[in-house]
Amino acid sequence: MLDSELILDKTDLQILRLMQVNARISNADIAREVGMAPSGVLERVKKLEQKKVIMQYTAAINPAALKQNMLAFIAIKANEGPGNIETTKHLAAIPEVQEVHHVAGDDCYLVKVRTYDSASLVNIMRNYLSKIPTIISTRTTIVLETVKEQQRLVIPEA
Amino acid sequence: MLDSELILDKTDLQILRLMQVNARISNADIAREVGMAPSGVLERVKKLEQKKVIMQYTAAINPAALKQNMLAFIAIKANEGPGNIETTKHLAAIPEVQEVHHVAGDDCYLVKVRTYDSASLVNIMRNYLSKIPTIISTRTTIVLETVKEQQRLVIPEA
DNA sequence: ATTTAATTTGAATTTTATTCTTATAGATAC
DNA sequence: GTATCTATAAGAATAAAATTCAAATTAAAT
Repeated sequence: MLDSELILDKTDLQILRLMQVNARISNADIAREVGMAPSGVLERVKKLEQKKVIMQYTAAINPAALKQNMLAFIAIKANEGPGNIETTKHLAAIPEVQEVHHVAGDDCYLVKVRTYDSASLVNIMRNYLSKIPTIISTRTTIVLETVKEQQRLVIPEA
Repeated sequence: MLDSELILDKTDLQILRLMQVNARISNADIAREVGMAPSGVLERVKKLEQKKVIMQYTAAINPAALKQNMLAFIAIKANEGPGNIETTKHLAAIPEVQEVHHVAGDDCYLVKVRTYDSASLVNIMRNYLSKIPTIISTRTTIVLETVKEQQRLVIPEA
């Protein structure tokens, strides 16, 4: 009971594998694939959602279609006590910020930002970053070309 | 004609906004939201898929549920002529590699890798990276904690 | 203005989702 | 051993949704 809430069996993993690649697959199709009744599959999927194993269903939208062609990583140093998350809260609140990681080493945070162009990136730095008082310095790396970009996990067989 | 294939109107953007946040929303619900007949919405969604505006529908799976708790960024220098994409092809082929970016500046590539633990990260470096001949050096940054992580785009009103 | 093309609608049909009852299997307690 | 509790799955029934398609509307182009 304490454990079963976290343990994923072969069927769960199979469902996850299917939905990770196609979140709009029908329950009926999943059922056919895993060899179960649709009602049983529904039960499992709901449990996976409830347990937050599945966090969200998202449509991956081509950034170029929205003319968002600028991608940058910003390494940020901040002067705040360890465990303090003041800076990250500010960073995470910026809509164009897709990722905020607390990293080991000199640069405290690594932030991924997607915007239209260099001008809009500068805007974000001016309007947001420069107003976060704990930030000491930033080092921006511009992405010239993205070869691969996905959140897909490697799901084991069992 | 040449343009209409790329132009997204207010309704398209509204659909994208809905599906980005919940890819399993029903056609009927989208129709209700945007004030159209379900069949018309279906038409648009199919066109968005076909035009690759919507690239994929994915279930975002909690990495912790699969015990994949190691996240790292690897900055990679390679000695290959400009425009050569030999190295990136090798990097992108690694399943645990979620992102490969060609970046401006000294470090040619920035790679995001997700694994179980430090041991499995080392395995990838040993089994894959060290066997790519064009790689000169790597600098690995370990993520201690992820505060925000999403691919969500900021979708304009119109 | 008139033709052409592209979208949208609405009705009809097929397919799914969903609910609920029943059945099965495993675990635990008595 | 039997009973009981729990979890899971199946199957049937119903509600809802997806999908198709002809007709109508709208927009675009000449």
